[in-house]
Amino acid sequence: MPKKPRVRFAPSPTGGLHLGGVRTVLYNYLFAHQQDGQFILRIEDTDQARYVEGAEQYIYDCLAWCRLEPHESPAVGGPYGPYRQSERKSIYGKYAQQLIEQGHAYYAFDTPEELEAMRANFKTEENPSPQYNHIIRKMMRNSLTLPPAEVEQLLKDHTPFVIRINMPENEDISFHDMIRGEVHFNSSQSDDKVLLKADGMPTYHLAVVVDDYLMKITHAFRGEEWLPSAPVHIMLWRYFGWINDMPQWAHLPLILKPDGKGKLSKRDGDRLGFPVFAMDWKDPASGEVTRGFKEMGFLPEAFINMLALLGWNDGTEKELFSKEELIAAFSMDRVHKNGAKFNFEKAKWFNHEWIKRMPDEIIAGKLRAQAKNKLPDEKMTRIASLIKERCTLLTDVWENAWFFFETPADVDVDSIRPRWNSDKRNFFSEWTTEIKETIEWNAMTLESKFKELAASKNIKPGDVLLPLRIMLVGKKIGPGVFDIADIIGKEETIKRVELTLARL
RNA sequence: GCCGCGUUGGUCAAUCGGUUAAGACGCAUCCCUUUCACGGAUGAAUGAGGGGUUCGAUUCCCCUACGCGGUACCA
Repeated sequence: MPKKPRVRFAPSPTGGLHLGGVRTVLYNYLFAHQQDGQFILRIEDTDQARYVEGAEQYIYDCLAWCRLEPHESPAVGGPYGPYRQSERKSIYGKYAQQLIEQGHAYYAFDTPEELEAMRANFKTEENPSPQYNHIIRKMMRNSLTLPPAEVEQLLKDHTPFVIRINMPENEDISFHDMIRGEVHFNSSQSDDKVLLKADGMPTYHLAVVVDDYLMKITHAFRGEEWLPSAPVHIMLWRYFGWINDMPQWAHLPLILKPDGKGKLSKRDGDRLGFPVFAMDWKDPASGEVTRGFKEMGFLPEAFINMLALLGWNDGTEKELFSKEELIAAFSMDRVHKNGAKFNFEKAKWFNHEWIKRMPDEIIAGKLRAQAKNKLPDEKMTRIASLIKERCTLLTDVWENAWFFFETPADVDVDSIRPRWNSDKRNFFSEWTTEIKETIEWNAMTLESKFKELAASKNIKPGDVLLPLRIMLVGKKIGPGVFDIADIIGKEETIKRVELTLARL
């Protein structure tokens, strides 16, 4: 029996949680839950210069909103903690040291200025960005080029240093990607990446390998932008002697901007008027707030459904999936290789579909939150069922329901006037008199009485239906007029008709 | 520049050598509804280019083009 999978999402807490990040979470979550495995959240905060206040909590909030909660995380703990890399600092040094002893890594004493000079010196038209590779390293100040005694002295003097991986020359590095199949690299193409920084913190490259090993990760899913550094990570797995425990990789396609090309960024959302982050993100430095899908009126169910289908489908025509259905249907080998352009119109369609399918009580709850005067639950759910199909975003709910709760202040009498006459005026004043006596107050009776009266006065019902709607709602929108009259009640119906009559 | 990954309608996409190349979003027209929406019907719109392999290529291989990603003591 195969091992239960252990997967992880490893964000760096530097700001808002991007769509693509949530999709990575989702695929991790679906994969883990499908196979009764564990989903781990690890915080990759090794870059202290990029620390952003509140960003970690924000990630928890987003995952909670999406209902994609991890089994293990800095917040809930777990058997392989700590789950925050800054708290694991002491672990990494030991492993870097081990690599040095085995000759798979070395000390490098080059200052940032020296590196800059190197890049400037070797920069040519054919090679605009020279790398610290197997050729260049021979010309730099490191423990491979310096006499051992000098290295020892530098170390003793606490000269700042980094530890770099010693990439082999001209070796084939290939691996099987769950989405892309066999991927090949030549080791000469990768440079000697920094493993341990001068501040003693590991870089992503060291930390991801050490932590995936220590946390017994079986499958590692990340964005396609990581594909070029895969050979470095694979070399590390080999150097450490852990290659048989290396997780299976899957490099997820990118989510692209709707117009043009390239990765979707927060800026694209600002520019084109749609959210990119899961929830509102307030930059603590600037105070600037970036809108999120949640606050824009998206249902988490719709949000993850939309994300799941951006780069994956089950091969059938089914598009609407609950989380449970996604868990059952998801498979990594049906994830596309190519990036997908984000389409906000389609995202809204998903939300619309989900609102329509939502139980009335849930929508009634949204109503209750906004209405000043509370109606009985029975009426609330009825309103919800009447307006659901008219709402694309949750923010549309109130726009389509406010007139059940308050008398319209603005009435579009201009739409009535052109065809208004005394017959119609008489009709309405007679109707109000009639309904005052009506005992049975419901949509059906109201409609038949209304039509009977119109017929008796030789008026086509259609000629008075639209005016009635405008009287009750203020404009030409909304569910059936008699349903509205039914819900707002006799008194309010008469009040609104008379109010408008007075304005005509 | 180099390395890697990719390329089916405007967008998301099905097809795992043989189809009139699905479906969805959006768009257009019509029906339903004497509002708005929902729903229904119809329509326009697709295999980057060139070579192979094959009885037969959207599908397999190669080349070209194009796009994207990477090329930090950031992740």
